[in-house]
Amino acid sequence: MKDSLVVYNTVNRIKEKFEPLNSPFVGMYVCGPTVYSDVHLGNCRTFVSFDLIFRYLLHLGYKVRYVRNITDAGHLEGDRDEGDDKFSKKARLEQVEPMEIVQKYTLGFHEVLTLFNTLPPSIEPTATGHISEQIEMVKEIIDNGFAYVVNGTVYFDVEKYSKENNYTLLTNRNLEDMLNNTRELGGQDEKRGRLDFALWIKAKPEHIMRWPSPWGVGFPGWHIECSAMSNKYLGAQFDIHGGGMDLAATHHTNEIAQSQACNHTNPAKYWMHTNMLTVNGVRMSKSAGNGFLPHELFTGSHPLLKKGYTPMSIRFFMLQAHYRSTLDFSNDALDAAEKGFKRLMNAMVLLKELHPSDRENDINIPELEDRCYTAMNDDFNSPVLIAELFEGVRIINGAYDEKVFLNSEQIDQLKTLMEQFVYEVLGLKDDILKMDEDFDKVMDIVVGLRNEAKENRDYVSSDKIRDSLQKIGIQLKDNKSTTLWLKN
RNA sequence: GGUCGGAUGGCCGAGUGGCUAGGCAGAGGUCUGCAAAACCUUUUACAGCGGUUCGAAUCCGCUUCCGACCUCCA
Repeated sequence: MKDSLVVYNTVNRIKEKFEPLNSPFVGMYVCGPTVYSDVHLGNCRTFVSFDLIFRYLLHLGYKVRYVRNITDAGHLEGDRDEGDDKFSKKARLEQVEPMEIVQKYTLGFHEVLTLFNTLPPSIEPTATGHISEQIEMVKEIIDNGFAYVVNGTVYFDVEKYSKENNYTLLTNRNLEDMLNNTRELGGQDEKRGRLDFALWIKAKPEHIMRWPSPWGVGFPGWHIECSAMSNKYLGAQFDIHGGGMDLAATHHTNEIAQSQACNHTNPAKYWMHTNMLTVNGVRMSKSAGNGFLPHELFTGSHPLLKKGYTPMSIRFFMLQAHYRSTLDFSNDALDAAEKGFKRLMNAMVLLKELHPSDRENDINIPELEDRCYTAMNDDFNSPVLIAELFEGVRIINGAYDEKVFLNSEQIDQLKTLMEQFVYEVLGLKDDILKMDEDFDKVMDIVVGLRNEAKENRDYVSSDKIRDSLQKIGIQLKDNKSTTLWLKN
């Protein structure tokens, strides 16, 4: 199964066989958030996508080191490497220390990702914790002749770099056109070329986050942190580098340039990019102001929402689309996903109640399992996997209703299959049907009373209990011999 | 303007030369004391125009529309 995994590589724009540089070890670096504001749902989609990838690689038996950074310094407000960094600006706005901003939104980020049931990365390094590594890397790039210093700021020389390297590897853009683009360079630009970007930026007097360096007091540029930290924890070359598609053209392009200039290699064998979450067909983004905060979605407090959705319904909604497709966000789509998710979770409960039968049947669980692996091996195609799992749901429901018959071996196979893919690979869990031991016991009593009334043909009483439970979202499911209850 | 990617049924969303994706919604049925759930059956598709092919939603060309990146964003 491991041998047939293919992944889409942005570098060549095709799906390629996944062959780790040093199997069974896999190094994966994913660009994390800039923690100057709340994560919105679009950000979450990327991290849920890479969580799926992480989980599946683990499931296949790879020893994965998953590094995802926290950007807590150096990310500037505007373009052209000028202006405030995002943390200082927000700190001034909220009248706190920049690191209080960092702390607040880092905690928020972790809280949200925990709700989405993502596994924590193996290492989560911060930019501020790796200033010296970044300085070392900048020094090396200067020594190698690909950067220059102007008045305390260090710039990467894209034009020089592109003479020997393909700068537009990820985007396939025409460099000449980019260089000749006549857009205004703006006032007193220190850069030699308009594509040059800052590796280290001189701090203005009012700038709070600052560190000493060989070029004076300053702070690192945005792109260098990922190069320095991936290099430190995964080596000069590793297997997967990922992030949102919006990062490919600038951030990842510059990361490759930095690593080439420093280590003479593209840092990653496979570059993977996740697509955007859209609202009414337009990308969800902070600047567009169409961002949904996870919290607004859970509680339904956003004006565009009719109701709230549980984190797992939303995770399921995201996984029903392929990570490289845009996913459009709407009430109807979420409602549909929520219902489908409940159906899947109900089946997971029934799965535990199945009894083996000796009756002949032609149900082939191993074949279903093969189809599940085929789906995931095809560039982590979770929507197809989910479609296959609904075949499992049909089998489970049929078996529970005693219309389909499974022997004990088949039940075990089905349990393994469903639990591995639903819980382990897709990372779904039951946040709708919250079970609790005491509550279970109480429900047993209630259901017992209701069935007693039913047996005595006291339907007024039995229906009253059933309907009252229905109103608070507990559904009784009668079959021939027993009654099961499920929370909706 | 440049680069790249889209356009699939009422909605979401896979697929990508011949075989039902799937979920939600709709219709009919089975089961049930009645329900619910479940199960079975079923309706509505591949933007338009050409071309290649025995055969195209899938490949090629053109057209229209949409989006992303090119400026901070996952």
